Amino acid sequence: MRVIYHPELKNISLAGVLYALGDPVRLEIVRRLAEETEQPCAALDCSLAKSTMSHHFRILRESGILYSRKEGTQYINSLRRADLDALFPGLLAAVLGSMQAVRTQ
Amino acid sequence: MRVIYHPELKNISLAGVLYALGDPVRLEIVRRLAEETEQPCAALDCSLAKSTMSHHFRILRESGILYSRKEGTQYINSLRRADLDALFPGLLAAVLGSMQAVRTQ
DNA sequence: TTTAATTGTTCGAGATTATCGAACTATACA
DNA sequence: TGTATAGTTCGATAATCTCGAACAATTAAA
Repeated sequence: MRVIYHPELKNISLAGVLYALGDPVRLEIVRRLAEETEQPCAALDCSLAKSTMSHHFRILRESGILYSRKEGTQYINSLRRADLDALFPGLLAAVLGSMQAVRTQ
Repeated sequence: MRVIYHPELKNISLAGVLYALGDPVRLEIVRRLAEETEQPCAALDCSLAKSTMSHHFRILRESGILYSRKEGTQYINSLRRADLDALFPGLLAAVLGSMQAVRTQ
């Protein structure tokens, strides 16, 4: 992908965000990005094919959940927390909190 | 479907719930069920084929979001609010709140 | 009891989406 | 140069969405 597409706020939909979060791999990526704010794709590997991970990052990026900027050979990813909180107050917190709860069961 | 499957709490996953919510039609069904607690499928029609609506209800039911009980010729649906709130505190409220916000823009 | 109407499910097919390996692009480094 | 690194894109196969048509279960009417 030559030009990296990031949606503007007005083009971020609730259904799109929920859809993007509705996958265990992508949910795990979001969880890790919530812990450490900036990470390259490689650091978020989930023992899947590189092309599959690339697909998941694309879904997350194009739904408006994360921002990617190129730095050298890698893409640095970060959550669009402020944007998400502005559009969907409490959503990200509830999702992250629920993951935490499930993990510590 | 002869036997209607409803998952137990321990079999309700966050990813499954988010996936089920990640569709405009299903989100609309949830929104309406949040307004009026008990409704048959027909009352929640979204100008899609009956078989498609049936599919969406199945996804919502099997992910743990709603409960369906048969009454006469119809199925009465209701949100599993208490179960969802217990598992994922604040999630449903955030989703419903965000929908409200988007609708009143 | 048979017939018809209502409500929703299930089935089969075509269209969109997920996963993979292989090939490619872009940058950095020796 | 050449090589390594980090991701993307491509092509194929497998899974999921949408639809119309047929089916099942209940209710109401004849």
